[in-house]
Amino acid sequence: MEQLNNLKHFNIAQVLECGQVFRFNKDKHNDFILVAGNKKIKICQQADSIIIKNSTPEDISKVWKTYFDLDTNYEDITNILMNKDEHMSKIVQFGEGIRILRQDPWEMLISFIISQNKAIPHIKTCIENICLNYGTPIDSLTHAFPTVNQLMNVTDEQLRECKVGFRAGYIIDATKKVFNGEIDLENIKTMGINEARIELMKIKGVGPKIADCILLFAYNKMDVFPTDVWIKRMIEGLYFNGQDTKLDKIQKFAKEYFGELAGYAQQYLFFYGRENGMFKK
DNA sequence: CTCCAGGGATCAG
DNA sequence: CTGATCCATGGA
Repeated sequence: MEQLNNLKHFNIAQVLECGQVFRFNKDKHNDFILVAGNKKIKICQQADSIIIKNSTPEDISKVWKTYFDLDTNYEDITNILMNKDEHMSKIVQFGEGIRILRQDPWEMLISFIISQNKAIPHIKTCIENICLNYGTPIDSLTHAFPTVNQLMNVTDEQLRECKVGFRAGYIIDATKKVFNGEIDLENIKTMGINEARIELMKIKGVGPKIADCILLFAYNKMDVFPTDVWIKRMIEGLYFNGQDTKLDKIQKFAKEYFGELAGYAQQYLFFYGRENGMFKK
């Protein structure tokens, strides 16, 4: 158990509930249980301090500081975005404790393939099913996200038993391509955004939106702007007079307006919209 | 019952 | 190239 103090711009509820991560739950005391890699921790926050249970000083410095993006200065990021306009001022203040996690590319790839055309609670259920059935146990209740090798042994039918539906074929295609080296998830780290996006979209079931989610949440390409139906509606409402606007136009706007901070802006927008019930027509 | 979800593949024009 | 349709599943 380790404690971190004087955290600025860190609110664990906002970090976990802004839509970037799926393997977490809130317990009776409003603490959060989080699974990442082969580690399971409990996070308790009081004001600007957090306690991370089931961790060591070494884990903090080698795993969680990076995972939670604690070395990034969010004071500058939030200030720049809040100064864009009155909407962003309100929206960024509302989610000022958000940080963009640095998650595992393989897990993000499969998780966001599953996410397509699904509601978030159901996405979480599918991922847990796959982990419980095919991942290495961490404790009696929790298994790690399965490795590439572990998923290579899983059939279409078995995946459908995990309730992923038609996405089963996409998961199999992704697993094969990563396994045989056709897609090199490590090498993507060295690529520019356009090249990386094209590479990810070679996988069946990975289009622009899912590729951008992987680029933002796993590869930390902070200037992408994953545009799902909800972000689309919010941008239309805030900046296009509520008019139906094409995806490429929204992407172009976000790139010009938010620049290299577009990815952060997207998360503040998503969190605000979700928490305030704006995700309906 | 119908509608839709953190989309994308496929088909029609 | 753009737009419509289909895809599993569960919750509203």
